[in-house]
Amino acid sequence: MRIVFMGTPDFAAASLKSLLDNGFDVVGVFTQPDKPKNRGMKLFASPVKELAAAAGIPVYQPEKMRDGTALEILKSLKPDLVVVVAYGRILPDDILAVPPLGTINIHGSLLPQYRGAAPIQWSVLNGDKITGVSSMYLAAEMDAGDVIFTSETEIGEYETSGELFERLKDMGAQLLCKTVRAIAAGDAPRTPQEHEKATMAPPLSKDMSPIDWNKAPREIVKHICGLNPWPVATAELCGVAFKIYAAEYTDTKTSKPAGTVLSADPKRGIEVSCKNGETLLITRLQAAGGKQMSAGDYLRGHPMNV
RNA sequence: CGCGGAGUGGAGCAGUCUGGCAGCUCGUCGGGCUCAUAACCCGAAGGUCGUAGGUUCAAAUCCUGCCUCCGCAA
Repeated sequence: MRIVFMGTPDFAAASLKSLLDNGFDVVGVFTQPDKPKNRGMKLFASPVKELAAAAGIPVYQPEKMRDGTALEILKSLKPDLVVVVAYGRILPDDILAVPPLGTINIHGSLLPQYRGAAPIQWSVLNGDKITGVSSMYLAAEMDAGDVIFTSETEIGEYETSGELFERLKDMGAQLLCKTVRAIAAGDAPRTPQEHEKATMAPPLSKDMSPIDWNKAPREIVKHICGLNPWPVATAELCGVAFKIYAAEYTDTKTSKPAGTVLSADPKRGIEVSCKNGETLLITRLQAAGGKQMSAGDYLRGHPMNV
């Protein structure tokens, strides 16, 4: 079975690697064009490109999907199946129509929940206990295609989006192989989504970063975890702007207004009041212009007068 | 040539402008106190100040090259 893989970031590279490790015949890879990134604006290849190139698979990086060139390339590869994982492009119908066995996708949620760009982050932000990955057939509407398989996992109380991402990346890669095998064997299930239960997971933005101390501790913890590693929760404490990477619950109660710094002990962290006098202990942060470190390390070099 | 910050005992920082004894808060090790400690007291070890060169009586500090790390922006 000839497979064409389309994907761009880390999450996609894990799936591609899994296909290769399991001996599937990947005859071509589509990925986003190299883009200038990071300090110095140097040109960077996507993780998928790096992996494909190392494996000796032809890599294609069309600028546009709708000008016909991408379609011609895909047709010339004669794929039986196209696998799309976090490609970052909407595929037009004529592309979807090329492979006779269809075009499938791995998505980081239990569909129909969290359709869209940031399913993993939103499942953390909303404080969900359970999430997972889904494999599905691609449809014209985003993430609305028929589901093939799903795989569930629990979200840890202090688990960040980044950590969950790593786990779902591997789960997605395994689910993909299971799905491709089923399709090859001709016995892949096909379950339409309950569209009325669909929820959306739009991309996160920096506007979401500031912490609202008038919320309950658990909401704030989930906010911090969900926004880690990007765009990261922010807060101003004692007049200094911080990025907040981690916080823990405490037993302390206070009558001070929400958002007050109650203590700043290098041995513990920075304690801040929230809704109803409950408190939260900030344990990992980053000051403007500085690097990320534990709250204790920060306080050792920057004593905070409370 | 996208913009910017930083390399100082194990950690986080000050000192650099204005050259002149290696400093602070911790940690570590030893001793003491305590029913007890993330507590307190006494003592100790540990640093070629990123690196190479230059200026100087004298360089962490001033000048030049290089290396490394980080923030923003994408």
